[in-house]
Amino acid sequence: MSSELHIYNSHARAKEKFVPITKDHVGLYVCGPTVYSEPHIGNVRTFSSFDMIYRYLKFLGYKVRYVRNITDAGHLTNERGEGVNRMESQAKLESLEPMEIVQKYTVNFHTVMNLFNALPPTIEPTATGHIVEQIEMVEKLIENNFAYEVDGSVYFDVTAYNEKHPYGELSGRKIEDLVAGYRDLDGQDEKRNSIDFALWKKASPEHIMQWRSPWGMGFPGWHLECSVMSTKYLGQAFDIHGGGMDLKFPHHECEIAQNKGCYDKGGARYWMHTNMLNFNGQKMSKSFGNSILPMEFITGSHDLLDKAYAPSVIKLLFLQTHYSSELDINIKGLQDAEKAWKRLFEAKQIVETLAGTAKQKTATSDKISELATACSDSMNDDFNTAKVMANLFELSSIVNSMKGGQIALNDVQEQDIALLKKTFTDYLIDIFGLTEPKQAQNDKLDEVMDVVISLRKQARENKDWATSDKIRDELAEAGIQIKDGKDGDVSYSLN
RNA sequence: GGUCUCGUGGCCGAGUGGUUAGGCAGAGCUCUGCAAAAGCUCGUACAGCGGUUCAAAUCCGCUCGAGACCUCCA
Repeated sequence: MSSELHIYNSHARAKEKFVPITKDHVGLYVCGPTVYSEPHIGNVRTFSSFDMIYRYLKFLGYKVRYVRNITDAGHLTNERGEGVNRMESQAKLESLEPMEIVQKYTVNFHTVMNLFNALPPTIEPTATGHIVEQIEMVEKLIENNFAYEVDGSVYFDVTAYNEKHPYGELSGRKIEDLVAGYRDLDGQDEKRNSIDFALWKKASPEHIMQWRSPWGMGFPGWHLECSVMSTKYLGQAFDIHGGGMDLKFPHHECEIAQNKGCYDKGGARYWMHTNMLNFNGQKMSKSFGNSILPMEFITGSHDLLDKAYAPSVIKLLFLQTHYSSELDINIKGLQDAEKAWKRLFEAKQIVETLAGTAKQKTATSDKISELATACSDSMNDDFNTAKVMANLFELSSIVNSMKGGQIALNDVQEQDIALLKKTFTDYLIDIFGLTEPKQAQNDKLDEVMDVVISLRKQARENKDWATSDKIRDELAEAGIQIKDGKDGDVSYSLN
């Protein structure tokens, strides 16, 4: 709990106070998607988490440069030199050019992130757009004796590097353990050591995606682009590097090694790792084939789902769990989140209609400002959105009490109402990026409903309960809920 | 095999030494013509065993259980 932002730095394995390198500015790099197929809902969790982090940093007043790459150069699917290129294999599968695959799934990724109301990064560089810089970095690593060339391919010399810098500092691995672990995977390798990783890979003639380099035609290794693009746009030392937990090793470990091998600096000061999303207890992953696509959630078109769920419902479900915890989603959780979503936004709506008349601070004023402060304290405590949500629910309760008369409005100040409005808007809209539940989209429906509601009102006045209940029940079947408030005011909402 | 994480009430899920997490579900009450919505109240949880402490879900040890990474993955 603090009024200053603290971040769990997975490199230090501790929560640390966040101090940017340049005052009022933050450099944030997040490993983006490999655009060879549609992102699944697990990918969306990661990028939603960083969207929330990006939004909050901006909310705090930082000028944020947010770089998230697009991996569009095919890298190896394994380290045995089989040269399988994901972009190319998918291209063959779909009978498209590799760059058509890249374009198709880049557009798809953007569409999905838009649906989930994620802000675009300020720079979204592509791997293929930075081949020259990647070659330069490889040359520098060779020059520094941390890399060697074998038959048109270049490898990072982990053993040589480990003499100067500790390899495994991020993931907590020891080089001996790694060597032991790799032994059985050793094939007819051209690498000096099994733990060495590719920086540049020689391309066989049938490879479509290949570039000219000092070592012949080839393509970059898969850890290289992030080192290159993060340092190019954010500097050799920058603030935050994020990504999914599964990238911690080897990807991020290799990034640090490349950076230190090149610049003597490891790049980011704070490393943030978001945790995985499970469905029914199992990690959702492309390689498990159990992934549900974002569009399948939104349309409800998947056998494991009972109905469609709005992107905000899914986001709210994410927010109720800390980003660094594993999250297992299931239908029950989605249904719960949907109700919670409606409850919060209803409170937000109600607060717009309230006016406080108290002249002085009251116990309610104190409670409201206490909860509002708790929200920012929780965010500052390593983005504890789950706790923020808890506080927002308590505020909703207060709002409902005001509407219901349990809390008198002459016991509330105008400033209290203003603070409520601000808190709901700040967190729900600006920081969490949630959207309102579906409202009546056109005025015509409002007019129609006015007629229906007044007919029902008439029936009720005549104690014609059969008619008034018929209207209510049939509207409910059509997905329109009638709510009778106090003093005869009637509202409706769409399911 | 190596490295690491976790085990919280019916379900989900915060919390790291002493204070109500919260949501959903359930029970009772208030309001209502009846409902719905909303409000109030309630269940009193921390895998097991042992230890440290005035005090432990929270620290230490052991046992059991679940999972992650070590190979492409967000």
